[in-house]
Amino acid sequence: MPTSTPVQRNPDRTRRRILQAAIKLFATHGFHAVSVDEIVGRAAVNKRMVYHYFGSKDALFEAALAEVYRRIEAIEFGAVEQGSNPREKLARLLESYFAFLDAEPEFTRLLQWENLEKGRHLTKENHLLSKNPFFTRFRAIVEDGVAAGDFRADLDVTHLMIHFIGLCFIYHSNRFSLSQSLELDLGDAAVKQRGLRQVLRLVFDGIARPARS
Amino acid sequence: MPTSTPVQRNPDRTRRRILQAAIKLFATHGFHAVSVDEIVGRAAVNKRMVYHYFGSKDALFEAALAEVYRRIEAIEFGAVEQGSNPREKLARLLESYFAFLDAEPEFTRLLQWENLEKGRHLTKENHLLSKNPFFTRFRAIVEDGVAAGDFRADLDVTHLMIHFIGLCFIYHSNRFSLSQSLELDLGDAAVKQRGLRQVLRLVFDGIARPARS
Amino acid sequence: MPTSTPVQRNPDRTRRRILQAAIKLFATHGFHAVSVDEIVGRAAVNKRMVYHYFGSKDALFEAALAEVYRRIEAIEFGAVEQGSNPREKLARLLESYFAFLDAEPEFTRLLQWENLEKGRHLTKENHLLSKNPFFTRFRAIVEDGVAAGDFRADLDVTHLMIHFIGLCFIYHSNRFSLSQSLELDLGDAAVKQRGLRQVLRLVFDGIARPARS
Amino acid sequence: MPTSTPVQRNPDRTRRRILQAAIKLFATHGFHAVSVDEIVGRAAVNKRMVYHYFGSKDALFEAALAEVYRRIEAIEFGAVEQGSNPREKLARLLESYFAFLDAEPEFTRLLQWENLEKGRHLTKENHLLSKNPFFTRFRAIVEDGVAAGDFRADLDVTHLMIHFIGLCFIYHSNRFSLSQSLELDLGDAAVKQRGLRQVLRLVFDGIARPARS
DNA sequence: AATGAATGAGCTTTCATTCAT
DNA sequence: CATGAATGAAAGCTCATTCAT
Repeated sequence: MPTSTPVQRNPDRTRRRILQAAIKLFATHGFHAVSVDEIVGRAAVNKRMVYHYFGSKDALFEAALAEVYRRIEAIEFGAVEQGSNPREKLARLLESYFAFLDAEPEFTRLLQWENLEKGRHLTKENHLLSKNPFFTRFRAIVEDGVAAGDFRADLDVTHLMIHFIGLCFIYHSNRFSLSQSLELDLGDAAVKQRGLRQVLRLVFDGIARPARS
Repeated sequence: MPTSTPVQRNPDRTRRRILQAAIKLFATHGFHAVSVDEIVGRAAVNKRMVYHYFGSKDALFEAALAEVYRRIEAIEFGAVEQGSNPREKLARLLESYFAFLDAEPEFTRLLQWENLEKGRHLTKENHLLSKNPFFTRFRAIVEDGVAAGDFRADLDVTHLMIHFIGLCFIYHSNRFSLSQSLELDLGDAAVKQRGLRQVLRLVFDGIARPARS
Repeated sequence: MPTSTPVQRNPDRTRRRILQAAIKLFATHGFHAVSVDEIVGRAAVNKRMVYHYFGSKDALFEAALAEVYRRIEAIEFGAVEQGSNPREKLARLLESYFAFLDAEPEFTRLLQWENLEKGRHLTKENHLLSKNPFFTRFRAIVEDGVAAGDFRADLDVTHLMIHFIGLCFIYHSNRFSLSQSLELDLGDAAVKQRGLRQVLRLVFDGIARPARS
Repeated sequence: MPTSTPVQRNPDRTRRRILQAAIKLFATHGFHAVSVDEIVGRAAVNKRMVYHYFGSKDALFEAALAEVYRRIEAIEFGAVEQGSNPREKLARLLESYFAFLDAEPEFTRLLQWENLEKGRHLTKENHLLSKNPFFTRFRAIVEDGVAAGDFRADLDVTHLMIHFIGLCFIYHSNRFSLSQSLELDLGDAAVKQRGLRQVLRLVFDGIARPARS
């Protein structure tokens, strides 16, 4: 005798739906402001499935974090390769990263929540330097530039990367407080573009007026 | 005969204790991860007093945010004034701000939680440009530097300030994820000092190798 | 040494303000749906005063009930006396009572809340037959009418009074459920007047078609 | 080996138990004087289930109200049909309604609480004219009586129904205040029967002494 | 694999009342 | 007489998780 109720059975689909709902909600409201009920409501699956597939709310957050981390691999680096010299390549890389943060707020925000929680859900697996194409490319380009004599030799590449990231992240991490204080909408695309252009100038040449040759 | 039940009756003290406990706990764990019970437990006051003095948990967060905002006014700017030129002054200002974020994690973290919550508790009053001595000094020094011919004239001062802040904030906002990815403890004082030194170099001169004169 | 703060002291006024606020709020929302804070808020007095003057929330309700009971004494009976016979007098009395319930919703509602609470706050003092001018007049008129041969002799005066009151009260006690069921707004003045007219007809002559003489 | 923890799992039973407890307690003490804890205590179910099945305390009250409303349909009208003429039928109907209010204090009291709360929980669904057999029968009998010449033709049937209901309800709505004022226990069965008999006489013939033929 | 009923602890908030001043 | 700070209990409701089916 066959099962009387032909319930839809689609394991992968259920898992995926839960994960997508979790990413969206955790990114928007943070871990503690989201309930498992809200997640299953949005995913339109049974609550029990969360525990079946992920084990706990914490583990689900961890999975969500790992998932968005993987999106770094999808950064479009086409423009970078087309740069004719290290300086141009680095400029394109910075632009790509800036655009990535903008296009993937779930990554940007989830990362910030996690940092504020002191990396509770950070595991060795879910984000390793080696898997991060931004990091490897960045390092390679800078070392090329130094070797070619385009960049100063006394640069600490690791800190330089931190500074690049900081110059991009600030537009998101402090967006609302700065927008109010400065009376300038940091969410506005034109404002961000103007900021990015000056970031590039700053990074390469600083603010000092070049000495007359 | 002494009073049998010496009920403490010190309005200011009670209010202050609640606020301090709230600042500490909200900064550490965020709004939603902290319960009013934990706050009153730490403050050693009756729970009802939170509502008596602040009205709601949200209003208490708002008060906590406003309180730490006021600490900006206490930034030590003595070294800034002693700089003999705009470049030196700006360097000292940057150092002061960097040190401030380090010394006041309650400010730094509360501000980040609030930004992730899209500025829910931000009011016109609790952080205004005019009351922020960092902003006003920054602007003045840069304008001086431009006028003196030390800095380039095409700078957007507002975005430049954002960039300065970004270069400092990143050591806190992304501390844990970067520490793990880069295998470098961003919480370490020496690491931060090394970073700060390169930030200054970057800001003034960029990464380009100066052209041979 | 005189008191340094010349606080307004007006005992009667404070007591009266509390009582009026209590009557209004208890009548509108009922005993349990009103908090002492709301009462003192509306009365604009200190909370402690409630306990000073009345002792407890229950005692305050009791005082409120006694106060509105006294309003029965203020029923305007002028028209009643001008009736030229018992039938006319009784009609005028019924009209007066009907108008009273309409004009004094605080009485009407407070009385209903109290009955639903099974007369918890009813004391011998606060409403006695002897003090109720409606009761005494009613009885006198009916007895006159019976003696004069206008009314039947087999009437139970007490129950008749209950029936009169019931015919008036129903427009308030079941106003909302009947309005919805009958699709007729019992709060409308014209509707109530139409009802009252038929009440009078019913009371004196019933619904039976009079036999042809 | 039997199950160690035989967790009861009977949705219908749980829902019914909550509803019955709610009806009983709300009818007795009113909405605001009853806590959800008391309801679940009486129903011997987990508090969470109230929200699982009903959503809120208010929605539970609404469900309780709708449930007792349905009891009107169970009024025993057998005697009504056996009346040999409209007058007899109407008398039997009145007796049935009077008896119903007496037998179903949960209906009677819940309805009064709800009216005092201005019909907050009244929805189109939970009590509609069409579903009320008392209303439809009443109207039919009166119209028959008028057509047969037994009743006066100038009757407003709707108001007449209100008056009937008022004559019955008053014994419950004002029971305690009247009992005290009149020094007569309106809760006593004999007293109510005596009242009902006079109600019938009043309704049909009024209080006027019939003119000598 | 999937369902939704069931749980107990905990959430933010409000309660009537009393205290020191 | 008047103030408002202080209290402990309890309010309605939500939490992450587990269970029987």
